[in-house]
Amino acid sequence: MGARPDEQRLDAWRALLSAQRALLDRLADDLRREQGLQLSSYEVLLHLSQAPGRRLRMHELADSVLLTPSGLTRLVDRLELEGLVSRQACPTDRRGAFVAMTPAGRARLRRAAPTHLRGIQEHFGRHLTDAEAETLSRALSRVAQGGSPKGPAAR
Amino acid sequence: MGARPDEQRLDAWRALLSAQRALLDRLADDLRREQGLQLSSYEVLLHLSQAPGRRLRMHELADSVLLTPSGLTRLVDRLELEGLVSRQACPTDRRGAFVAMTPAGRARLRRAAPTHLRGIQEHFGRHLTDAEAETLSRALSRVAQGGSPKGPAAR
DNA sequence: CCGATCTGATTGCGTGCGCAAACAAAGTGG
DNA sequence: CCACTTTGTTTGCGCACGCAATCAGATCGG
Repeated sequence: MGARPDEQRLDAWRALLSAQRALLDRLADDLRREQGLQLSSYEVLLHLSQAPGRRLRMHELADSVLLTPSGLTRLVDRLELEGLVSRQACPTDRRGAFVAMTPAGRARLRRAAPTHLRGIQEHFGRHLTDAEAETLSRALSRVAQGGSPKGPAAR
Repeated sequence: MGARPDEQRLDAWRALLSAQRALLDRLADDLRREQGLQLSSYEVLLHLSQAPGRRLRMHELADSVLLTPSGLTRLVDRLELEGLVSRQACPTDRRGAFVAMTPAGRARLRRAAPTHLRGIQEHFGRHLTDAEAETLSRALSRVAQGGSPKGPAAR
């Protein structure tokens, strides 16, 4: 339970740490320079574009981009100023707010996607064999949701 | 060159993104709550402890913790206030500053290490098979340094 | 030996985010 | 129907960081 990781896993952790930092830096940089868009803004637009009705409640969105509610409030403020999303009142719960993608937001996402996808391939995908990609995908999904190799932990 | 990543690699990228965020959050949280230490502070202390003479130049340290010089200046300011590191003039280059670990810093690192290592195992290592750990380690190291499966790119 | 450039570190300023408190609207138990 | 608690979002405040400008010291060319 409170066991130490072995050397192999420590190495993996260190590699993850530096890969992730270098990667995020490069991708955020590409996106900002070529599209004037911030990575978290891109992610908000992406999640909205995949949501039913292209809209989500604030707290749903906050979960999917891993931001706190307060962080998301400000981010949505900025996106709303740019006209990429709009807030809509929720008819059944007057506290709640929907965030909906505007046509301008969709256009923006379409325009930015090639830059981002190219970056992912160039800085990440290009360096992986097919087998590695599959392993990463499976292993890291488990890590992300806090599962274990044998099945999900309590919580 | 400007190719799109395939589905497999996109999945891997998404998994990496969420695993990394969840992981950093959990680890930084453990460290801050149990040890009142910030992850980047921990990393600075760790790198110093492994350096010859337990000291490094500012710019070397900045590289290894992936911080800009300015960010590191402030971080070292804070650590110095806590008495965990100290600045030393460099005898051969009077512009340069060494950052050296104090005894208090070493003690602090020793005290914090178990918490951090436990966290790495609990939130990360525990979820991986041996084979996966090895694959992650190799593949992500290449990603981190921007290499390719066949060898380093031009740059 | 002295200007021009280059390098190492620091500072002024702006920004994006989290935490905790505030606030509004639902739910819930008497 | 009215307190009390719970849920959804926003606001006040502070912090850690990056960028660009700055400054001090080194290095190089004439």
